[in-house]
Amino acid sequence: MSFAETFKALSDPARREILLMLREGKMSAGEIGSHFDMTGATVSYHLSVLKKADLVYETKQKNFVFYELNTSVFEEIMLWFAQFKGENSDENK
Amino acid sequence: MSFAETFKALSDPARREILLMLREGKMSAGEIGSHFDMTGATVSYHLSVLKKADLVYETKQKNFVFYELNTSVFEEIMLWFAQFKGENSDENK
DNA sequence: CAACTATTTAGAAACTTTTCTAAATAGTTG
DNA sequence: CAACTATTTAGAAAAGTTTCTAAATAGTTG
Repeated sequence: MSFAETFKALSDPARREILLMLREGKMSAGEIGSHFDMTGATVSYHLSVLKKADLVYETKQKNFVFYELNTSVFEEIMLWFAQFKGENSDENK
Repeated sequence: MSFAETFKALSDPARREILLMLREGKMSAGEIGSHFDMTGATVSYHLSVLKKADLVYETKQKNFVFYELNTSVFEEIMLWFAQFKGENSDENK
């Protein structure tokens, strides 16, 4: 996992919206796309960015591709943020 | 605060490194710059991105500009991530 | 106030990202 | 297997990001 890739993936509003949608469970590429005012090709691009960042994974069924949250990467990001909690040991006024 | 701005700011390795450095307390622009192999102008650009994202704030003293972590935005980001914890109420196998 | 130190701004080059349309792939089903 | 549905890939245009050098600003101090 690369933090650069992860944060870049999260910096786009459509991609964050996709992740929020996927909280309810897996969805096909087409179903995801129908929530947005962009072409299927563009949605496919965003899904590929999320997949490269390991924020989602895909499974195939018939001629559908389903996407699902990969929660383990969320845990890793939380750990990165935890570095900024409390501490303040050396604070200089 | 805008999540787009925040995550974009976090997507650059130099900017993440600056944030980690600032955990120890406030630092001047020059002091921050001396840790990197880039011009002061470039460091100034990165600091402006972090400032626009509200991840740091600045204070002036003599002809130095000091930068400091703004921890409140970190808390807001943690809340955004918390949306992805647990739940799984509607999981369909 | 002139010279100095610290930092930012402006402008340009190189690179990356986002979006589209059109075409390709892949799997399904009469 | 031909036609269909779902999705991805390729290529290009437009917009955004990162870095540099050079110049500007701003504050300090002899």
